[in-house]
Amino acid sequence: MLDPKLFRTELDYVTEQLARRGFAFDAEAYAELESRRKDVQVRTQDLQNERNSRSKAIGQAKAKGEDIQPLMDQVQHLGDQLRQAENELAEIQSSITAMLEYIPNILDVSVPDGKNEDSNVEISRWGVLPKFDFTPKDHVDLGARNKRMDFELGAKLSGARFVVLNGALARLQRAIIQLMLDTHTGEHGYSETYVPYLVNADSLRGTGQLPKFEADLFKADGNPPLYLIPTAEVPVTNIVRDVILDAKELPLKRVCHSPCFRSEAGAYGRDVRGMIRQHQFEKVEIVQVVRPDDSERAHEELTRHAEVVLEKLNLPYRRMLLCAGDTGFSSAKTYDLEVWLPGQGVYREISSCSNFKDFQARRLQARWRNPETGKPELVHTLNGSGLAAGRTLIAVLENYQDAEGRIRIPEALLPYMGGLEYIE
RNA sequence: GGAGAGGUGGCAGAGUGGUCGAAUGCGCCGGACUCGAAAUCCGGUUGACUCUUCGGAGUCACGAGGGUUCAAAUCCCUCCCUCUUCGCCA
Repeated sequence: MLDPKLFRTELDYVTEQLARRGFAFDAEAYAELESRRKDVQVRTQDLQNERNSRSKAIGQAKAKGEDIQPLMDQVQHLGDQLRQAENELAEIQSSITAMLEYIPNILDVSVPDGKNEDSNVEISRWGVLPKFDFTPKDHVDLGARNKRMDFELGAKLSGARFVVLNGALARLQRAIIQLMLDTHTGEHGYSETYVPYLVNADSLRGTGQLPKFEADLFKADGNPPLYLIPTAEVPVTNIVRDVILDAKELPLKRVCHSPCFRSEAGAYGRDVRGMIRQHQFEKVEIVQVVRPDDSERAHEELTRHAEVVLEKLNLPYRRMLLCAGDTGFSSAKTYDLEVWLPGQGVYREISSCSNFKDFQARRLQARWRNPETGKPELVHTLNGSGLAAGRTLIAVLENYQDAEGRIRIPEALLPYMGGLEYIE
């Protein structure tokens, strides 16, 4: 959520910035709503003030044993007026909140213009693309051997976009997750966290998935309803919801492995083949909560932490700076890491590292006490995939295949594979 | 799932219709005393919001939401959560 004050003082600036995303903000409607709010709020508070002082007078009169009936007569109609004003105010305020909740974050100045992913800017490239003296297979063909990657079984058990991994492939995914967790806890200073995979609506509102993106979520009925997490970002970032952190608690750095559940409502027909886009996948998420002044540096650092994993696995990748139109709703600036997939001859997203600045923090009411001011102020939140484990598995398969369709285990994963060097 | 108890400030814990944003203790911050510290004493110590002639004035919040009342932490209803206990269970 953006700062409502910004809309009062910098309406033109906000409108202009939102336009970069292709978001048409109705400044006129907002200004109209805001001026009504002001009127009604002042009126409501005046009435409340009157009620309070008169009630107090009645109390005092009664204590002295005076006749309170004349005083009671005076306040007879106050209640109705007040109730009406309060209802009107509540209505206006919820309209304003509803409007604000659907407005995306303002982009960082360094984010390039552009409508879609074609305008993303390549920042850097790492690794040497593997050369094959045969035509490299994609992960679906490689995984089909011995039915280690079984989409038919996934469909039987659950439906489309689910998969079953067997034997060495299941273990390989676990090894990948272990490497990531060990790297981030052992070398990058993150603390490992285990969280619920079902969360409430407040948590999803806090990180920005609700109310706008409910269709992308799996909902579990109940009272209250719960949602399967689309990413560990939701529970992990919500650790600081409604918390005033001490300055010395920052930066807060957490790493969390979890499954992620996405209904992929907006992706019918995209990536239907293979494990690229599933309703359920494993991911290791890194999250930082930092002082506002530190977030830009933290964003670079966190992105590096994700890159290190790719480098340990010797997987070629490139870093992309997302353009205005491709940057997510809550993010001010996002780097995507794209890994080379030789089976398809393309780079594919394997990590997304975002700086949300105070956008999530405002929704979360996540603050820290700034020692310089002594006041609670909003923190900045960041997160990144470090990395998507399912897609990392794909990348390992495709990059480490040989002519016979065997997979060599990357050196960094050998300690986790129990002596296995090849998947035959 | 059954039964019972309870949710109040950073923590503990009073408050059962009015002068209660809330006693008291602890903690924390500042000051006094001291060479310094401890002890002791004094003062301070929730957050959000609105208006403003920038001096200040006011509103909201006691798990959440609704209701009764001139007036609700306090009474009523619904829900959520925690604890104890029985059952079941990885």
